[in-house]
Parts: sequence; C-alpha cells; structure tokens
Amino acid sequence: MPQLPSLEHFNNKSLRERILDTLKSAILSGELKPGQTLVETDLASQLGVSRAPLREAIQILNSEGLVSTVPYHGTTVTKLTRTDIEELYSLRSVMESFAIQRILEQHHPTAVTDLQAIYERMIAAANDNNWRDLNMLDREFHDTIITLSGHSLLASTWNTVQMRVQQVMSLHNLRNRNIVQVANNHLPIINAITANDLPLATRVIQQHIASTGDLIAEGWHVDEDAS
Amino acid sequence: MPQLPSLEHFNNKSLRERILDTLKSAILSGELKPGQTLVETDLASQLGVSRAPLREAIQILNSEGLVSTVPYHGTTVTKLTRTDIEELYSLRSVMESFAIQRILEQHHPTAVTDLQAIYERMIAAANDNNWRDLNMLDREFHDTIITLSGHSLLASTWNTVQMRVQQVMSLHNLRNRNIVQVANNHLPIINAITANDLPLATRVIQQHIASTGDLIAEGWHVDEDAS
DNA sequence: CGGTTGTAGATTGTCGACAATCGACTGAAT
DNA sequence: ATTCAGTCGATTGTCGACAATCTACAACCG
Repeated sequence: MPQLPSLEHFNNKSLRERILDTLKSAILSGELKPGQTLVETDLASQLGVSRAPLREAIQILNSEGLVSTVPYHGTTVTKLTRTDIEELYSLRSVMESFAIQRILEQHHPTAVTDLQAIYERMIAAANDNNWRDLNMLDREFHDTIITLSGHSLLASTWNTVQMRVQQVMSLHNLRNRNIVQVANNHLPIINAITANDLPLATRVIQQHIASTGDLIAEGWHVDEDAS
Repeated sequence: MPQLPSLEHFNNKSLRERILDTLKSAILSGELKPGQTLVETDLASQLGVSRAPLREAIQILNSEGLVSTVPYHGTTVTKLTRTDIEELYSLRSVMESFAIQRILEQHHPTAVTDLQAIYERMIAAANDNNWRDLNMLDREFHDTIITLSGHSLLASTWNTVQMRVQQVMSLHNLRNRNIVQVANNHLPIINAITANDLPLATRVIQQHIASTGDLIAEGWHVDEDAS
C-alpha cells in the first residue's frame, strides 16, 4: 500500500485538542502575555468554534497552571513572579538530578551517545550564532535526560515544569550571553555521566540549572500595576 | 457587623467543581475502581446535571492522570500497574527529601513542633487501633512536610502524586502491619530534622517511604483481563 | 454630600439537542 | 465458508441558546 503521507494530518484531532495546542503554544511563545485576559466569547468566534470545546481546553490549561480562572470574572494567563521562577528552577534541578541518578543506576546503554549527538548539534548551532536552534536543542537535551531515566511519572511532571521554563525563556531574552559558552556548558554533564560519577553529575547539573535560573530571576521584572 | 457564620457555606462552588470533587473522591476512595468505565450520559443523569460541566470536570481528571479518555470510545479510571506504584513512591521520596532539605536550610521555626503535634496524635490513634485516623494523620504528616518547605510549585506537584498514593492506599489494605510501629516510624524523621542533620534526614525519609512503597508493590496484583 | 440600592451590560456557567464517530452485527456476493 | 460493504446502536464531540453572576454606574434616600 502506497504511503499516503498526509490528508489525515489535519482532522484526526478533536477540536478541543487543537484549541488546546493553539492556546498552549500562544502562551508558551509569549504571544499571549501573563496577565492578559481571555474572553471566551471573543476567543471562540476568533477561532471559529463554539464555547464548549474552548472551555474544556481552558479547564486543562487551568489544571496545568498556565491560566487562572476566577468565577464569573474571567480567565487570565498566569503571571510569573520572581519567586515562581526560583521555584521553577529549583524544582527542575531536583528532577534532573533524580533523572541522572536513575540513568547512572541502570547503566543506560545509549545515554552518553544520545546526549553527545545533541551536544554536537548545539555546537554547530552556536557556531552559526543560531539562538533559535540552540534554544530548541537545549530543551531537547534536558528533555532527553528526563526521558532516558525511564520514569514516566517523572516525565509527565517534568512536562508541566518544562512548559513554564519555555514560557519564561520566551518572555526574557538572554541573548547577551556568549553563545558558544552556553553550548559548552552542557559538556560537563555528559562527562560526569560518562564517568559514572553521581555526586559530580549532581553537582554539575545543579550548578548548570541554577546559573540559568539565577540569571533570569535577577533580571526579572513584573509589572505590578494592573491599571 | 455581626459575623454571620454560614449560609454561603453551601452553594458557592460551581457545578463543575462539585462534580470534580465528587468524582475525585470516588476515585481516591476506591469506590470507582481502576479500569471502570465512566459513561457521560449515565453519570450526568445520575448526578442530575448536564454533560457540559461533567465533561469539563473529566478533562481536569484527565490532565491530572486519574482517568484516561480514548476518543469516541470512553473514559476509564486509570489502572495502576506495579511500575506505576514504584514510580509513585520513588518520586515521592525525591520530593519529600527536597522539602526537608529546604526546611533545614531555612531553619523553619515551627517545623519540629508542628510535626511533633501530628506525631502525638498518631500515637494516640495507634493506641486506639484506629487505622482510619492513622492513615489520615500519615497523610497530614507528609503534607505538612511539603507545606513547611514553602515551595508552592512543589506543593502543587505533590498534590498529584499524593492523590495517587491515596488511591493506592484505598485499594490495598496494609492492615496486617503493627500499627504502633507504623506510627513510630515517623519519629526518626522528626529527630533528624531536630538534629538539623540533612544527610541523616534524607536517608531516613527515603527509607521510610521506600519501605511502604516496596510493601505495596510486592503485594500488587492487577487483573489484566478486561472482558 | 455620603452612602446605599437598584439597574444595565458584559462575561461566565449550564443546558438540551444535534452531529460525528466507533464497534459490532448483518447479509449478500464470490 | 470468507470477505467486505452497509447499517444500527451507543457514546463522545460540538453547537447555539438561556440562566446566573459580577462590575460599574446611575438613581435614590438620609
């Protein structure tokens, strides 16, 4: 049977899921900014759908913490305070440390080569001064660490945290850093895993994440006014 | 103005939230068993509501992982495999260790006394051979550890994990243990916190949780047949 | 003039009906 | 007998309309 590539590329998702994807990506990319209000009627007509699947999508966003609904008043994109960011990165650090611990314990066969492959693409992106690709690869690198741990509950919990990190990165450009150094910062993690040295790996990953987190938290400004 | 105590104690929750509470408590108590199918039409008429708020509640349960929906087919209560339970308890261990680390770091003033108060009630419940109260207090004890850490993101993530633990406990009675010893097992945790000894506290909490988790995982049976 | 009460507009919450999809069963053609 | 198209019943997915609630502002009373 010939491999028809498309044609069910469009429709096989429920409206609710497509709405969810749309909203989620708008929030994570910063297109919908923290504090911004989502009016169901407007959104529904704007997307060309009824309010029922839209509301279902909003409930999901709510329970993922990306938006916050106050009854009979409205739904707003969750604001990120400086404390939120510190919590985000500290929890992320714990989760990745745990993941690495598991990777080392079970002597995962392809872990090192998998991460090295991503690392090499990072170096290439850095040499091209391509921040967009580098950010994508950074996400892929850390996602891979979680995936390699083989802990599905950790992975789904990670997803929530990772989304918020992505949102933070979109809202706060850190491009005044040395791009090659940002890429290189991932090498010590690979080395520690290669050496099978858990204490070292833990220290390295925690320092790696904390440095980025601190950098963002320090420069974080929230507009406290609401007019 | 005289303090009218009640009268808005009843209705001020949306239908969706009341449905959510009802379903959640039914799942966590084991009244709705893993694998069981939820039919929207039946549930709605049974609860005396329309399907719209019911579906919104189901979406939330879905994103919390308590149920699983397959399109046009149905929603079933998520099954718990042995691997799920191992993951549950290993992640729980990481989260509580992290919480205790933070409690020690910030020298939380009331942590020890708060936990001691719960511990004493546990002893009382154990002496009364009251498993119901002891289980409630056990949950309160560990919830308190998370709360005392002052990490709101950890707390909300904990909530997901804690719910699943509660579900597991409902489905698997562990009452052939020595009730006084179960209560006493919490004392080393308090002692380690009192001594401000992080490595000891980490070891103790991990061992505490792992023992329960292993106990459950060992005796876990899932009916693989569906018929 | 200050404070309370009521009303209007906007927004979310809920409902009942209809459409789309799936799985099993049927039945005819080969 | 086997296979495949068609149909039926059940269930989820979506829609438009109506009800409940909140905020702001205006009107009324002291």
